[in-house]
Amino acid sequence: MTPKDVAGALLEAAVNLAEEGGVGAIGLREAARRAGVTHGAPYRHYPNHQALIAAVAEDGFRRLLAAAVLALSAAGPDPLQRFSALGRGYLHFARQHPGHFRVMFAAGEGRRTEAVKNAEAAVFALAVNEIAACQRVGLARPGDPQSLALVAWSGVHGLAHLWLDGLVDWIGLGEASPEDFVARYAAEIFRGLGPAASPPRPRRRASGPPKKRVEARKRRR
Amino acid sequence: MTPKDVAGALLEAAVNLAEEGGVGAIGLREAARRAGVTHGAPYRHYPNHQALIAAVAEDGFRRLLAAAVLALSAAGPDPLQRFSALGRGYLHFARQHPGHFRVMFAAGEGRRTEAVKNAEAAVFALAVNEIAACQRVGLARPGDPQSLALVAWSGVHGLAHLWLDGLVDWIGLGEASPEDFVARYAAEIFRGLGPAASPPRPRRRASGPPKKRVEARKRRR
DNA sequence: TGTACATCAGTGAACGCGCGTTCACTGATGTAC
DNA sequence: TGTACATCAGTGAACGCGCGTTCACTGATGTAC
Repeated sequence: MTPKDVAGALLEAAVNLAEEGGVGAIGLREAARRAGVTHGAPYRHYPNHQALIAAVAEDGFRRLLAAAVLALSAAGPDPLQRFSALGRGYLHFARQHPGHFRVMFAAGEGRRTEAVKNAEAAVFALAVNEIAACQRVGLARPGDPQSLALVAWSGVHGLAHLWLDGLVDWIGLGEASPEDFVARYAAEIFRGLGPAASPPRPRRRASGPPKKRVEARKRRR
Repeated sequence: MTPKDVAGALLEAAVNLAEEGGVGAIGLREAARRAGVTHGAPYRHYPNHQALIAAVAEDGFRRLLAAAVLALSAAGPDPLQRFSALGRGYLHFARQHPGHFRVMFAAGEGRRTEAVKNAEAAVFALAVNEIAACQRVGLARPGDPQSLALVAWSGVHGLAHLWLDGLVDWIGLGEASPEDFVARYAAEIFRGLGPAASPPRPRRRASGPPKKRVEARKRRR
């Protein structure tokens, strides 16, 4: 930490406030208090209250995008593994940054800045890409990849919300370690509820250079 | 409306406030203003601020449960249709009662009253039941029905949130009518993303009276 | 090396505001006789 | 039918509080000469 990073300290305080009491709990005065400055100081770094909240949302999407990229780069070549890593990354992010997460998706007009929309689009594009890759080798059913991405996003997004709100614990399914839980449900959401699928037969693409062979396609149970 | 249902008018005002600005926008004074009474009047009906918010959450869960029961009773005997009706009902509820929905799932300690937990459990039990029915005739894959119910809940819950936050429109998938959209995605979430399932072969239960024959099992596309 | 000056982050007093909550009150309604 | 009384929902003044925002200020830092 630089000796005086007041802007950063304010941001961090705002995140903590959101974690404790939701977006509504983010206050300029309280954030200043926690950052160790007086209530006038924030105006040197953020033009107003809304701007601080928007900064939290932007920071959140920036971090989410970085986490998604990192998860993909660590995931290896298997399309299913890659897509699953994205889902697990999303849930992990929500758990690790509940303050950010809540602010990112809290309703509000002034919150959807350009920066936010761009980061959102980038994360979504990542998911669409990976879905398309799964489709190419027959690991995902055919159809508009954007539509399928929305289905997947709904699943992890909803699970993240239910988890953050304590409803997963309440159902009594939180017995396993968070990592196991996340890995398992990421797979479950992918599979859906329908009857067990017939073993997928990877179809080689008609055009382009032959794809690298897919390895280690062990489907859980 | 009874000539003077102040309690109800306050509740309705609180719902509208939540719709406009989230849980944080619910205020005793503003609700009183909208209900056409002075700011002291609410204390005749709700002991304090938190109680009014809790009343909104309770009312929401009561309505959701009623909607779920109604959807089921209108759905006919086909297990898949019944389960799908539940999902569509959930999304429809979220869309029709965004104020309630937000308050129901807003983080907060004092919000999880006994009444809320009971209604929640009842709705969840409905879903678990219908999943089990689908499993019995081979329309859902085997496994702990509670787990599968959580997968389904995550899907519709997440989609509801994304929709309410305007992110569905943003992706550009909201071109169809809301009803079509909901029906379609309820099915998509059920199916998951994996490869097309092999045609399910309904298995008759070993014990109990023979189940009524399942008709009209047309799977979409 | 030393002096004068501009810049600008942070200070603290002050503003007006809406909030939750309390409280003595008013006035309508229903019951007892 | 008429009178006395209890009940209680709603009133409006008052309280203390924390908020967002403004503003003249202080004091440290860096630059020009």
